[in-house]
Amino acid sequence: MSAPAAGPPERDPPPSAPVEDYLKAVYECELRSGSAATSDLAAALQVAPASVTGMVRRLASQGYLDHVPYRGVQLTPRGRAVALRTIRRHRVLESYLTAVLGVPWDRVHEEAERLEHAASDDLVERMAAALGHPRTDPHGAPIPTAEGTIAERTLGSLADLAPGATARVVMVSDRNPALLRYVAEIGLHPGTEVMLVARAPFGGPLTLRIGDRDTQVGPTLAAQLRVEDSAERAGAVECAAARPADGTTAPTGTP
Amino acid sequence: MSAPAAGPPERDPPPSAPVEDYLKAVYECELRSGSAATSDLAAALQVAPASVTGMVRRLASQGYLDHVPYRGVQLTPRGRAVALRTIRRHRVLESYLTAVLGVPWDRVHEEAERLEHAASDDLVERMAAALGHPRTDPHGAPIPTAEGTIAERTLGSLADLAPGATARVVMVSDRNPALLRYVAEIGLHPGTEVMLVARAPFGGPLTLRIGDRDTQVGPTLAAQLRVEDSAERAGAVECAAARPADGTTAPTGTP
DNA sequence: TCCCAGAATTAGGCGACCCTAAAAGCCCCC
DNA sequence: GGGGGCTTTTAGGGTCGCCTAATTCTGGGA
Ligand SMILES: [Mn+2]
Ligand SMILES: [Mn+2]
Ligand SMILES: [Mn+2]
Ligand SMILES: [Mn+2]
Repeated sequence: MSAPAAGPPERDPPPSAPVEDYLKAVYECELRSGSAATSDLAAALQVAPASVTGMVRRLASQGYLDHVPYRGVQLTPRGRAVALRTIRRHRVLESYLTAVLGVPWDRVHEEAERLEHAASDDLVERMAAALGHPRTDPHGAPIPTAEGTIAERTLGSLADLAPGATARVVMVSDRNPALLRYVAEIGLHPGTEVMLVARAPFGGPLTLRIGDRDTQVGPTLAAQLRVEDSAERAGAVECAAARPADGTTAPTGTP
Repeated sequence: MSAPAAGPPERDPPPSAPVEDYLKAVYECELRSGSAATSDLAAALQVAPASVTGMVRRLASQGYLDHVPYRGVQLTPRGRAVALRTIRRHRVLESYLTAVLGVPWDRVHEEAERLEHAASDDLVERMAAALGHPRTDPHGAPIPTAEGTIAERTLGSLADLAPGATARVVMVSDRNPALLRYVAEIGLHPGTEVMLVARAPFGGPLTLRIGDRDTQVGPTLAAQLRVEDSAERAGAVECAAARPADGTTAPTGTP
């Protein structure tokens, strides 16, 4: 008898495509730098900063995130759940389209960026099942479970390897098609073993040994490749979607 | 030197999801009844008639259709091309999701209704190729070619069959999930041979022989099933997308 | 021929997203 | 400890789709 106006549970409408993209972007900013600034989001979403301010206010009023004006933004558990569900869809779609339909790995991100807002959970689970529930997408990024758990890892960059050291490529950014084409061309994929043969000084090229071939790459490219030490094993950190925020997720950086 | 302000070809933005759905609805109204009235579109799109008027004016101003106020609407070649491209996407998606991922045929329409606006042409062609370029979707509707040609057929309804006559089910409406589940349950699919054993008078049930079993169905259900005479062959009419409108496309009705 | 029921359009608004320009706040450096 | 530069927010608009209510048109029957 305390409800002022009765009626059914008042379910609010499902998040729109822009809302899902904003929450994904906040998740990725928090992961990378520990917090999400207006300008980071504006850059990630290709939108004017003023637009971010407006959207962020609305998302905060809907309980998706906390906003301290002039101080940035943080996902609530509710917002994190939407972000991780969207990321799962994106990465399952990328995996399926690449593995089953042969969509090239430099174009699949763009496709998934649209389909992630249109595919039902049921369809995404069918795709995941068809692939045997893969744990990473074609670029090496971890796929959250349907329950919202993700195995984020702290990884070093190929650019920071010591000369003579060997590492395994784990992950490549999926956002730059030209880079992806080039990386594939020189034989680097998630799983590839690489040795850093030498590093020229003053931002000069790095010499890599991939299989039995040596290739020179610029430091900008090398910085985009996330690697694990070949010895290293099981560095994964489990990270629940609905756990209260505690800031313990380590940012990606040099180990 | 005649262009007032120079610049590249001025390509207008791709049609939005609502635009694609409106044009599809106009196509289907024209097919069914020869012309598309505001109220038909409002009913098909679950939208208020005033909204249709507004949208229709915008679509006409963009060259997708011709609008004679108070008289209804007609697709231009440009509008027909968008409609047929969207219908192709929809039907290829339905075929792929059903055949490869096992999405049940009573739920696949809803899924395709969203994905048709998000999937790229490239992806749709990959799906079509994976299936060997099917000519009809899971409900028996013809799939337009990538070039915009569709083989529309004039089909009778099971309800209009003469007692004792045999026919082959060609097509079932994809819009009613409960009907689709029931139709599948009694063993009717596109391709099934049926005999009309008897028809009770005054809107009473029809008795059908499906395989070696007899089933009774109401006249409302029977009216939803499009059939071809078992003898009949190659009644298809080729219908080009970009051909100037001439009103010769026969409406679906009793033969 | 006139009238009227139903169909269609106009009038007036709203919410979601986006933009540019102007104002305000924050913070680091001198 | 006061500026100045960068970041962020506010102010003011715009488009697209949709709605309800009021008005206008059309076509068929009396
Ligand atoms: Mn991606
Ligand atoms: Mn997206
Ligand atoms: Mn359908
Ligand atoms: Mn649709």
